[in-house]
Amino acid sequence: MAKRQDKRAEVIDLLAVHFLDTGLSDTGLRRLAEVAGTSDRMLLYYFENKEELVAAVLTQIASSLGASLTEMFGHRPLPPSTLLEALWAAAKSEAFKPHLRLWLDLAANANRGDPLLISISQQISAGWIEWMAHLLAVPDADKKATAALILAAVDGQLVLFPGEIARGESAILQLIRLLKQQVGHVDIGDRQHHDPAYS
Amino acid sequence: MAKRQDKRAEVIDLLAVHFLDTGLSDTGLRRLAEVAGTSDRMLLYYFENKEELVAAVLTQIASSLGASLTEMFGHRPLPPSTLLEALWAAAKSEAFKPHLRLWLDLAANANRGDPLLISISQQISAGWIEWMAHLLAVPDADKKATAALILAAVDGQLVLFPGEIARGESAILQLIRLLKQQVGHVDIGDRQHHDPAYS
DNA sequence: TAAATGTTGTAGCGATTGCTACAACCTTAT
DNA sequence: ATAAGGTTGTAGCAATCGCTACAACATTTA
Repeated sequence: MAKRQDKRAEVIDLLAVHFLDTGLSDTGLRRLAEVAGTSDRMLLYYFENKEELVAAVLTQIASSLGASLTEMFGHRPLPPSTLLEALWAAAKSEAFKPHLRLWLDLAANANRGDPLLISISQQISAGWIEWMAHLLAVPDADKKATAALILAAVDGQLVLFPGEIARGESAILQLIRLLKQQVGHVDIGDRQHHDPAYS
Repeated sequence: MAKRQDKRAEVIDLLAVHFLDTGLSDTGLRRLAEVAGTSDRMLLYYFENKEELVAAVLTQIASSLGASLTEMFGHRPLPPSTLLEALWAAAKSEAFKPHLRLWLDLAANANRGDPLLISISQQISAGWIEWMAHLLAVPDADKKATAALILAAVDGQLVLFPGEIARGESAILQLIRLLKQQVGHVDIGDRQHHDPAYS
């Protein structure tokens, strides 16, 4: 026993951890085999080639992301400033950093044009935005734009201050202030004035 | 003639263009030599090693960035929403994309821990922030935070939507709206209420 | 039991990596 | 002219890369 498919799934799990730990460098087949407790020869038995291996691992990380986010933040709708505060606290935590770092790594590689990485990266981004949009207590018409803005602000700190994201604190606080000052339609509660131009 | 130092500078210029075109991949010595019109052997004569080569090229790109930014935007102070509008228009343009892409590439590599790349990346980020802070018509106390926020929002679109940054339009428009709604201290003019806690 | 199929180890190919040994050239200084 | 030193080409090393040929073993099927 320990058939091909079983082993494949086990390898994916182990490598997902490794990818989150070390990013997309350090991905030589022999090194990955060592991490997965097997041989490079076997990796290419379980997977068509390295590309499919990487895609499988990243896809699994992407699909498990939604679950961990929901577990972390629940389902209750939050005002954008509160959500950003919580997200920022998470981004600064050690537990969360690997995900953001891997995401940045992936985006940078995707920017080089690789269609496979572009697709996976977009899938992850869409997952984040979708998750946050559902959680935001703002009019439907603003949900996606606000979600993308909040995510971009946090990711942007990763680009601006590599390795020490905490230095982006003042910029995030500034955005929190702006979101709190938001005038007009952001009455407290769930009453949404349902702009029919959006879902 | 054509001494070592002259050739070195010429090589740096040629490779700066190449780096902006193709990012930090495609940096094999033989490939770089081809681009620079020389041989790998000579590259290692002009430079100590590949690391020093890359650092020299990136540093030159970083130091030339300020000049081109000032040339593009002038010196007149602008309200943050106007500046973001202009920056976003630039970010979407083909002429500007290489810089952003290279910056993202650099940040991703820096995030892997390489101290040299971290240093260069921080230098570039600081240059952007400094430049924008001087250009912003906001109280001194808010200058750097606002600049970092605007930059992060734009860079973040690069991470969220690799290869098609224009899809971040709605998030940027959202931030423009927020900046326009900014209440309180943003009286027109340069009168600053000089919070002593900040430079 | 025999044949077919699934799983794994050994060994290595051809290409690429950063880098170097060595010798030849060319210019300059004596 | 001769020596010294700066400049450049040829060739190749050792390591790593993704990947494969081939045979051995195990398990299932006939």
